[in-house]
Amino acid sequence: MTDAATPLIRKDAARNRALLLEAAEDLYATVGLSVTLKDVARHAGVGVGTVYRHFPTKDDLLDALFADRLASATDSARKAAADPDGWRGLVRYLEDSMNMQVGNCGLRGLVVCTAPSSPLAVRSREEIAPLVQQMVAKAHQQGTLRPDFEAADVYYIQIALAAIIEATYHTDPYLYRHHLKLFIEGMRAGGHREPLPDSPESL
Amino acid sequence: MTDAATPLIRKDAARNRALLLEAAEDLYATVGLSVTLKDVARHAGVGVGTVYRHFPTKDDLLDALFADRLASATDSARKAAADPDGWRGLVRYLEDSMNMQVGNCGLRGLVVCTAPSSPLAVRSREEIAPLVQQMVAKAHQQGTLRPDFEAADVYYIQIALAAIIEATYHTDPYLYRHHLKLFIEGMRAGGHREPLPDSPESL
DNA sequence: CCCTAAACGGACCAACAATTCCGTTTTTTG
DNA sequence: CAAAAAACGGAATTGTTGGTCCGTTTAGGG
Repeated sequence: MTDAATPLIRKDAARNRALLLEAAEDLYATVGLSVTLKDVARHAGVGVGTVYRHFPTKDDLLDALFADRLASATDSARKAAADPDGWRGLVRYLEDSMNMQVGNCGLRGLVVCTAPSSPLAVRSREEIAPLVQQMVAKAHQQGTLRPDFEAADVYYIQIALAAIIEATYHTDPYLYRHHLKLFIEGMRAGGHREPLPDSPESL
Repeated sequence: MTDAATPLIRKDAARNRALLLEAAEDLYATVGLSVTLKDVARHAGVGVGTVYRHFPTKDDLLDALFADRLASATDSARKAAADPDGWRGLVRYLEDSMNMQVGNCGLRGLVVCTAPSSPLAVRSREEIAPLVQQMVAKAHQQGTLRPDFEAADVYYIQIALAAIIEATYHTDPYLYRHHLKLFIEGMRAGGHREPLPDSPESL
């Protein structure tokens, strides 16, 4: 085997790749998905060509970048799903996942994104969905969650709060927690007096 | 006066302006703020030059377009503020304003927009803010609103729900009403047992 | 009917982001 | 150390969008 003798990539290439990921991590987290690959290159102190040699396309960079974030989101969901108290697990998962998004504009963009988005994000959602499903089912059995709450609602709450974070994190990064509280109160079993009509025509 | 004798603009100009507004209305509502002025021109059956003669910049078109929408939002707020029952007014205002956004992608973009956005949208917000303030104050006096709910929260709820609508209206335009319900339940006075810690560090 | 000014259409320009290409530099290895 | 391979930098290309310019057409008063 030549694997020890000849490293698969040259030393400088490896260094630049690391530099690139670091710079991209930094920029995407603080600025968001709108950063240019030219920006990333400059931030890393290399040329654009180098970026494209390591990551054939912008999405490839993003995938490499968010792979671990998304993995840790799945982790969080797994832990939450393991909680014997469905309600508590659900609340913790919401808290964890939103907390993760406060510090990372790019991640937010990825989550809120309506478009097909990166296959990575899609896969992550597919991994997490059954876990959320479990929490919701458990909470329903335990009678702590309002009966008309569905697993998909968790995802929509995340989208909603991401939008609030987007609008407020400059001023007050944790303001969103107040609205998270509001949502959580709304999720509770036993609250729904005076139901809203299902479609506004009836108003 | 020559106003009756010589119309301020030529007949064809007037017709094209109307055509343009109609086309823009249509496109912005169904596609969103991303439509190109070239698209609008094509849709209206005129050249781009004509668009720019009538509306020097894209924002001018948008302003002309959304002026009446925003006015009707203010109306809705005024009516809601007039309701002697603060809670009911608040709920109605939320319902009205969100219902307005379901059918109009462009409007949604304008509302959610974090950036300075058009001066028109800003003015509209400034007009509506004191009305919302009134509703909230009244509901607080009447003890129907949770004590830590502030007027600004109404705006954030709108942003949050707009994001949900954005993600779901293709599939089910009124799904957002379910989440509106959740928010409304969370707004109620008397719900907040087990408060969330204010910042996640404590978790 | 004809002339003038207003209005028109769309080619053209500038700015910007993604991506490609290629001559030059660096690493590796014999 | 020298040559080949691998990687590099950044100019150039492509595609897109907001916006301008100007030669041509048309409305409408005399």
